[in-house]
Amino acid sequence: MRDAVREESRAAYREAILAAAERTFGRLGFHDAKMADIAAEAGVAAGTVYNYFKNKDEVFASILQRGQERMLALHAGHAEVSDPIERTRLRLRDTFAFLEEHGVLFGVFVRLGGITDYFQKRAIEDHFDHGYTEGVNRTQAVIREGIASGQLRGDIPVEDLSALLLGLCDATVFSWSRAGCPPGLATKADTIIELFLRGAHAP
Amino acid sequence: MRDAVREESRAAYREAILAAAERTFGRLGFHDAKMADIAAEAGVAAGTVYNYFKNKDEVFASILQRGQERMLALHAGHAEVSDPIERTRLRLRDTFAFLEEHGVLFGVFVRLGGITDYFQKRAIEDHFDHGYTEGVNRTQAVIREGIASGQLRGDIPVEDLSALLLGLCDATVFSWSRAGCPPGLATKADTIIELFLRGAHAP
Amino acid sequence: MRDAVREESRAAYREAILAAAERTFGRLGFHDAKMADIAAEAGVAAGTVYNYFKNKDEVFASILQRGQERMLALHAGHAEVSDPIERTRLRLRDTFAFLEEHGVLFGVFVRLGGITDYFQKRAIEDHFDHGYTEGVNRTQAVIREGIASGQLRGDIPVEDLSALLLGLCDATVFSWSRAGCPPGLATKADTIIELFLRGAHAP
Amino acid sequence: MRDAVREESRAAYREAILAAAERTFGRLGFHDAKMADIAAEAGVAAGTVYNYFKNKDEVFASILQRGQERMLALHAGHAEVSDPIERTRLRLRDTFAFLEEHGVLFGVFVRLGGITDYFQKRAIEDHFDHGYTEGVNRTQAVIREGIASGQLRGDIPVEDLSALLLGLCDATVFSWSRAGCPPGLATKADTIIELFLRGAHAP
DNA sequence: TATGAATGAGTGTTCATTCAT
DNA sequence: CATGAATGAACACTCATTCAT
Repeated sequence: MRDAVREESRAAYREAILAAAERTFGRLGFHDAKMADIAAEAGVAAGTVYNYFKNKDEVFASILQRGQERMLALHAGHAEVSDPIERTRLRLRDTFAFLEEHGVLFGVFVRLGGITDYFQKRAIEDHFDHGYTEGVNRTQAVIREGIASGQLRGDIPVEDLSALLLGLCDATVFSWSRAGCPPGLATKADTIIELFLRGAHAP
Repeated sequence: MRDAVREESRAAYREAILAAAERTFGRLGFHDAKMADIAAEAGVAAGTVYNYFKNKDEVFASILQRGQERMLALHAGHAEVSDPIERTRLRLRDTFAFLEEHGVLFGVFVRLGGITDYFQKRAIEDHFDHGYTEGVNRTQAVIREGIASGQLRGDIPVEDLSALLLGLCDATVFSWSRAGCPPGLATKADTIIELFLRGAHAP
Repeated sequence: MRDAVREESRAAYREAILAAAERTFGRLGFHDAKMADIAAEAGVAAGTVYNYFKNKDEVFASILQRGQERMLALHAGHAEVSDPIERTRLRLRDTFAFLEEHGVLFGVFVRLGGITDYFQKRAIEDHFDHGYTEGVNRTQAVIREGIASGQLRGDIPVEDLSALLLGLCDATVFSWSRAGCPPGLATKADTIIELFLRGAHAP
Repeated sequence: MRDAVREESRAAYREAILAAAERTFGRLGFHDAKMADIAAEAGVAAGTVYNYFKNKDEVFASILQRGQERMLALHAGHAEVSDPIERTRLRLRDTFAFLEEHGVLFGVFVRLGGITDYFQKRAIEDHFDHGYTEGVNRTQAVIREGIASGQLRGDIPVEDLSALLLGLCDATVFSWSRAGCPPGLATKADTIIELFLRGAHAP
C-alpha cells in the first residue's frame, strides 16, 4: 500500500519534471536550458531531477521519446478508414491538433532540424532515428497504398513523394512555430492534402 | 599602398576564419564548436579571432550573413527569364548546386530549424530574420506573378503557397543532408517544381 | 521488558551498521565510501543510519573507537606474564591475529597514516588521540619495565625505543596489507621482537 | 626567443602550482584540498591550474612523482662510500634533511599510508607503485650487500630485514610529523641505524 | 597585430542530511 | 522507528574572453 502511493508519487514527479523540461527546452533550446531552470519550472530542487534521470541528456531523450510515442499513437488512429488519402488527412489533423495544444517543442525538435545541433555525435541518435525512420516508413506505406489504389501518381519514386509530403508538413509546422504558434494549425491539414494531391497548377 | 596590402591581409584572415568556422559549426553545431576549435581549424591563435569578430555570436552571424548573401545573389539571377515558373526552376537548380558544393552548414542552418536552438532569444535574430523574410518575400512575389499570369491557382492564399514551396525545398534539403549529402541534389529541383505544380494526384 | 527487547534491537542495528561501515570504509576509504553504500551494505535505508549516528564522521569515529577498544583489550591480556618482553610478544601475536581476521581497516587506518587525511582539522582527533596516546604510553611503560629489568638498553631515550617498536609493527602491518593481507601476519610477531631485541647486526 | 621566455614562464607557473598544491594537500589532505584552495595558494586563477594539469588527480600525482624523483636522487648519492651501512646512514641523513625542510607532505603521503585513501582504485597506483617498489628494491640491495659483507645477519629473510628498516624510517617520520615536524629529524638517522644494527637488547 | 596563457563566471552533478509518510 | 525521496550546498571543470608580450 505504502509502495503503491510512493509509486504513484514517483510517476507524478517524473511527469512533472518531463513537462517542465519540455517547456524549458522548448523555450531556451538544449544548451541554454539549465538543469536549474528545469527544476525551478517543475517546482523541485535541482538534485531531485537526478533522482529520476541520470543526466541532462537523458531528460532530453525522454522528452523526445515520449513525444514520439504519442505521435506514433496518433498515427495509428483511424485505421478503420479505408481510403488512404482520407486516413492521412484525419491523422494529420490529429497530429497538428496535438502539436497545437502541446507546445513548440515537437514542432521544432521532434521531427527534424532542431535536433541536429544536439544529436550530432550523441548515442541517443540511434534511438531517435528509429522513431524517425518509423514515421517515414509509415508515410511511404500510405503512399504506396495510394498508388496501388490509383489515387496517386506512379511516375515519381515513392521516396520522393514521401519526403515531399513530410516536407509540406514540416514546413507548415515550422512557419507556424515561427509565427508564434497562433491558433489554427489543425486547419492547415486540409490545405496540405489538397496541395499535395493537386499541386499549385491552375486548373 | 601599405594600407592596401594590410587591408588585403585582413580580408584574407577574415575569410579564412569564416571558412574555418563554417566547417567547424557544420561539423559540431554551435555550442560544441569551441572558439579554440575554430581558431585551430583556421590555423590562427585563439586571440586572433577576436581581432576580426567581437565574439562567438558574431562569428556565427557572419557565416549566416555571408551564406544568405550568396543565396540571395543566386536568387537574383536569371532575371531575364520572363516565365516565373521557369525562372524559379533555374534559380532552384543554382541554389541546390550551391548547397551541394558548399557543404552541410546551410542545408542545416541557413534556412531554418537548426538555428532555432541558437536563435531563440538572441539579438542576431533580427538580422537573420531580415534575410529569411526577404527570401520569403521573393518567393511570394514570384508566386503572385505566377497567379497573375494564370499559371498558378488563385484559390489558395499566397502565403500558404509560398510556405509550401519553401517547405518542399526545405524537406528536400533536409532529407538530402540526413542521407549524408550524396551527389545529385541539384536534379531534385525539377521534381520539386513538377510536384508543386501538378501535385501527387494521378492524372 | 519491552524496553529490553527494543534495546537489544537497537544494539543489533547499530552493530550491523558499524560492521558494514567498517567493510565499506576499508574497501573504499573515507571519502569514497558513501553513506548510501554503508546503508546498502548494512541492508538498511539511508535514513536509518542517522537514527544511530549523528553523521558520517561519527560513524567513522565509532569504528575507530570500537577498534581501539578491542585492541586495548587485547593489550591488557597476558597481564600475568611477568617478563615484559615475553608479555609484549604474546600481546603482539594476539593483536596481529586480531588484525588478520578482522580485515584491512585497522591495519591501514587505526594506527596511522590513513587517518591523517581524515583527521586533519577534525574534532574527533582529540578523542582518537587519546586512544593513540594510550597505546604509546603502554608501549613506553613496557619498555621502561624492560630497561628496569635490565633486558633493554638504557642509552636510548624511551620515547625513541617506543617509537621504533611501534614503527616495526606499523611497517609490518603496512607491507602485509599492501601485499593483499596474506595469511601469516601473526607469525611476524616473533620476527619483530627478535629484531627489536638483537638488531640486524651479524653476531 | 619569445618562446624561450614563454617556456621559462610556463615552468615557473607549473612549479608554483606544484609547490602550492604540495602545501595545500599537506595541510588538508587530498579530498579537503579544493582546486580553488590550491589556485589561491599559488596566487593564480582557478582555471589556470587546468592549463598545466589535466585535473586534480594529475596535480596530486605530479607532486608524488616529483617527490619520488627527488628522493630517489638523494638515494643515489654517496655512491662512492663502499661501506653499505655507512652509505645508508648518509643517505638517510640526506633524506631526513630533505623531509625536514620540505614539509609534511612526503612524511605522510609519499611513502605510505596516507595515500591509501587516495590510491584505492586509481590508475596512478601503478605509476606510484613503481617508485615505491624501486625504493624497496634499493633497500633490499643494500641489505644484501651488507649480508654479503658479513655486516648483517643472514638468518632473516632479506625481505623482512628490508621491511623492518623501512618501517623504522617510516615510524620515525610518522611520529615526527605527528609531533608537528620539530627540528631535529635528521639526527634520528643515526639512532635508526644504531637500532637497526644492534637492536634494543641490553649489551 | 598575432600570440597563447590567464582569467573567472557559470554549470552539471554528487551526496550528506532532512523529513514526510 | 524504518523508509527512501527531496533537498541544496559544494565543487571540479570548461571555455569565451581579455591582455601582456
